[in-house]
Amino acid sequence: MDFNQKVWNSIKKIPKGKISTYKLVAKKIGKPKAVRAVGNACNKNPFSPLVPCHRVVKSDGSIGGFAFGKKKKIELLKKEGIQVKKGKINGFEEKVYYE
DNA sequence: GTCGTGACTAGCC
DNA sequence: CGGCTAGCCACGA
Repeated sequence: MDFNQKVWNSIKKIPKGKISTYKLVAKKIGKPKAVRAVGNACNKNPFSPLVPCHRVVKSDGSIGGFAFGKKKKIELLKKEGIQVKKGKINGFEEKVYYE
């Protein structure tokens, strides 16, 4: 199991309507300091529709970025039932998912 | 083997 | 609240 695989696998488990943070994902795979690597994995993730990388945001609730554009990411989140306010998740602390 | 880059984080000013 | 710095990890050239 490669590092990226772990990242994608963890993100895949995020249920619809919920989100997670890079730090959480990194911590879950046993490398809480690999937040940068996690972001890298998501950006290069070849499973765009399979891996909901758009449900992963920064630790402070901000969007961060997205390969298809932050705007697109926000739209997707809103579609999932997650409200975004000024580039930040609306009440993300209550929607954060961590096994 | 080394360097640069990135969807990051935490600390400090 | 905004900006800067250092530390962190993986990947490609």
